[in-house]
Amino acid sequence: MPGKLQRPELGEARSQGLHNIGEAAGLSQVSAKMIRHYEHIGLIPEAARTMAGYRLYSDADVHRLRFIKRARSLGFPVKQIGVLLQLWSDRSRASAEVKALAQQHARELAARIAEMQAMQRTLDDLARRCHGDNRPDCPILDDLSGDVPDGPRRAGPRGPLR
Amino acid sequence: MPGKLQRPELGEARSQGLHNIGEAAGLSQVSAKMIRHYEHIGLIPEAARTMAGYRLYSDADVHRLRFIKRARSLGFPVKQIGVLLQLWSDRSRASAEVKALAQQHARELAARIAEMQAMQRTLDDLARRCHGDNRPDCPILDDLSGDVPDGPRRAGPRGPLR
DNA sequence: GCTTGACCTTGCCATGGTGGGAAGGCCCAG
DNA sequence: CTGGGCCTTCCCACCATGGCAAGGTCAAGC
Repeated sequence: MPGKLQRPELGEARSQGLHNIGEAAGLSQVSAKMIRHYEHIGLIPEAARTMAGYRLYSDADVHRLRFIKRARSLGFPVKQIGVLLQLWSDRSRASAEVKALAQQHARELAARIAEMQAMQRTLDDLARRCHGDNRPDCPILDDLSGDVPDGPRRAGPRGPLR
Repeated sequence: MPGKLQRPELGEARSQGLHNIGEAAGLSQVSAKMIRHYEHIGLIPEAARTMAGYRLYSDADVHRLRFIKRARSLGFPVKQIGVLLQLWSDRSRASAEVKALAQQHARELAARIAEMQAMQRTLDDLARRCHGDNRPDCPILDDLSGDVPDGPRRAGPRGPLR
């Protein structure tokens, strides 16, 4: 009994080790919602279907979903994951390509981290200088309003208040 | 001709120190697009209009826009900026409220920074262990695929490569 | 006055990743 | 056969921002 080219029934497909979307979601930790989404945007190929239109996933499909999950958890954007998936399936890829992609992503992460750390430093500084009691006096609001009574506090060049 | 309660002409409004949206954008560094958006979502009150429907901004309005700009640059989400604006305009606010808000935001920043740093550490580690040459061998893809040859990194079930 | 170009108006679409929900069909156990 | 749990598609929302299009307005130069 060779491969059926037609759409199977659900029970039949299940007995052949295929999973419906809920199972695939459970196994891969990617929500059914997101699995459909990834299919929609072309990150994964269109799933096979049962006669009734239910999506079917092989273990290899689930494996791919786990790959995506892990890559997302490392912060890779979906577009880059698409490239990673291609490289993954290409046995003759050069590891240099993968490494370059990872390093580029690491640099982007580093840039965003640096931005947020700058915000954090400023906030910590402002909060430290705010007595935080019942008085209305507040260096934080003074800073936000551009009304800075004393001393430079923002790291970095300060432009005139325009 | 005492104070007009009706919509003025543009030139007239200008001569009274009001700004059209482009000027306000230039003065506040908030794009005209975003000024309209902030009005739309209620972050700022509806602007006055000329007879032709052009928005008009006073210096105080521009000052408020600069406040928003600065708060955004510190990463405050728009909702919190709404609260900050209220506190700013309330002369009897307690600085403790402002400080609490700033500190809460700082904590959220810290949490996101920590997440991203964890990603970055993993990426750096993987990239360091990837020779990055023409060979297909790649610890980065091995990790993403859950196939980790050496060093216990994640023990997950392994699916076949289809 | 009329043309021209810069500006303004509203409105819709897109980003990116995720969740929520509605309306309707399918499957299996009782 | 019925009920409940799954599946399907489609739309909406978040958050902040930009872009584009079609049409009105204003000011300057001829």
